Amino acid sequence: MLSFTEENYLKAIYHLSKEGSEPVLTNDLAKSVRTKAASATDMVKKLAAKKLISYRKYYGANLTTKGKTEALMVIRKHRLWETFLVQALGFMWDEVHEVAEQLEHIHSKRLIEKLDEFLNYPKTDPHGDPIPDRNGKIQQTAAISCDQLEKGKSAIITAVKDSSGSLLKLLDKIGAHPGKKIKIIACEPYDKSVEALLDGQRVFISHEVSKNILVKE
Amino acid sequence: MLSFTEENYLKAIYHLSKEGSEPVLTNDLAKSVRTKAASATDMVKKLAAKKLISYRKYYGANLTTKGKTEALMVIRKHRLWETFLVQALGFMWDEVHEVAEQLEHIHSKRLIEKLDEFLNYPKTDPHGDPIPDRNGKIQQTAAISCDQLEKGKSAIITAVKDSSGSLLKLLDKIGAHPGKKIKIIACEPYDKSVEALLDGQRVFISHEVSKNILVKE
DNA sequence: ATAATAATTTAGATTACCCTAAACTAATGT
DNA sequence: ACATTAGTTTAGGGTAATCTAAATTATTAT
Ligand SMILES: [Mn+2]
Ligand SMILES: [Mn+2]
Ligand SMILES: [Mn+2]
Ligand SMILES: [Mn+2]
Repeated sequence: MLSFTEENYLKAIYHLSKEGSEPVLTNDLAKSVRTKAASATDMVKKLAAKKLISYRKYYGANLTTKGKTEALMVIRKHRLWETFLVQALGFMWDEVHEVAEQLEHIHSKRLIEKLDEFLNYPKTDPHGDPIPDRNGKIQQTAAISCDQLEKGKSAIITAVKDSSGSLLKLLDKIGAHPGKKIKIIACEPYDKSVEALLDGQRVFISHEVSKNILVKE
Repeated sequence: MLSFTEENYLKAIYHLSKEGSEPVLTNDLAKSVRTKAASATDMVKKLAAKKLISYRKYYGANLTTKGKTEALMVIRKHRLWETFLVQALGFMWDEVHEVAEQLEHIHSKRLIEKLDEFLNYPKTDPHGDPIPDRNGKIQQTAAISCDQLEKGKSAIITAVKDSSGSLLKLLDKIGAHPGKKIKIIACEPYDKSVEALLDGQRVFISHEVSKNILVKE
């Protein structure tokens, strides 16, 4: 059975290696799990010894099939719990991430299956992120971020990149949730901010924010 | 913030000191948390340094007000989660204890309040044990165990002492759940087993089992 | 009062995870 | 080729929780 810490490292490696192609660098990994590079090196050696990643000194780490499955199971739990907290317990979408960071480490196959059933097998979490199924299959959405959307084009918001409370609260204010229709009216060259229509409502979005909104045309 | 382990020790001390009167002995505590006496001594010193217990060498440990509140909060979480698992997720009452042992250590005031609300503020858990409220108030039931019930007397089952899966499965079979009416028909002097009526059904209960059934006249 | 026994504490290690500081490697610029 | 630099690893320790074995204390029996 994997420890709390091992699970967090695997999850971080998964998120940092865009779809498993590029190797994950030690410094990036350390930053992601909020430790120092020396600690990340130690853990990466340990995970390699357990055949959860392949690792080459000074080069980086890649998940093995086994490691990827483990990572996806942690992500599955995280996103199912977030969905539960919003849908069943009435949490706001900006309040769930921290609690889910704890709940994702509960070890019980039965619990997560029952939870999935209780929620009626949701496809995405409150932030629009896809939930891996029991076999670790995850549907990859070929989404682009809002700042790359052309002027005049319409799209549907699918997900939000950043799970920080401050961004989510801001998006709440302007009404930018997954599922909503967005259309770019104008783009300021000076600061790359955009003027858009969100379900008919005119809104102004900074570049910092629009980068974190994922849309599908 | 208390660690996983500290919380488990506090909970064990609470359960071992019948309502806080008697001091808890090191060996008993060690057995309860499944470690060795030496480890229990270390932890007991640590908890005393944090003013969660009072401790006298070779004599034993007692919860302080602060420690008792912490213990009751862990017990509150444990029992609310058990209730959730049975009522919302459809677990059997013999499957919930192990998972609740993990869930009870999730740190989030908001989560537990929301869970309590979702469950409509239950008074007892699936095993009939009282659930402390948000302030740590717990209603003490003056129950006696079934083996002390006199012949011919009727009573209501209020709770089950032991949370082991094998006992709970057995009680399921004979239909002995909290809320049910039980009446002792006969008691065998040889093995102290009893013949009883459980909602009209005639059942035979061994002494080992009847000791673990709590009833209220 | 003394000896035997049971319970408890202390001493000294171990493991997992994390840290700082020093050493090393790979890449880059001159 | 050589020096600089950024990134990474190694060396050496620290803390929390655990363990075994030895020492200590309290209790009971003679
Ligand atoms: Mn999240
Ligand atoms: Mn999410
Ligand atoms: Mn329980
Ligand atoms: Mn219970």
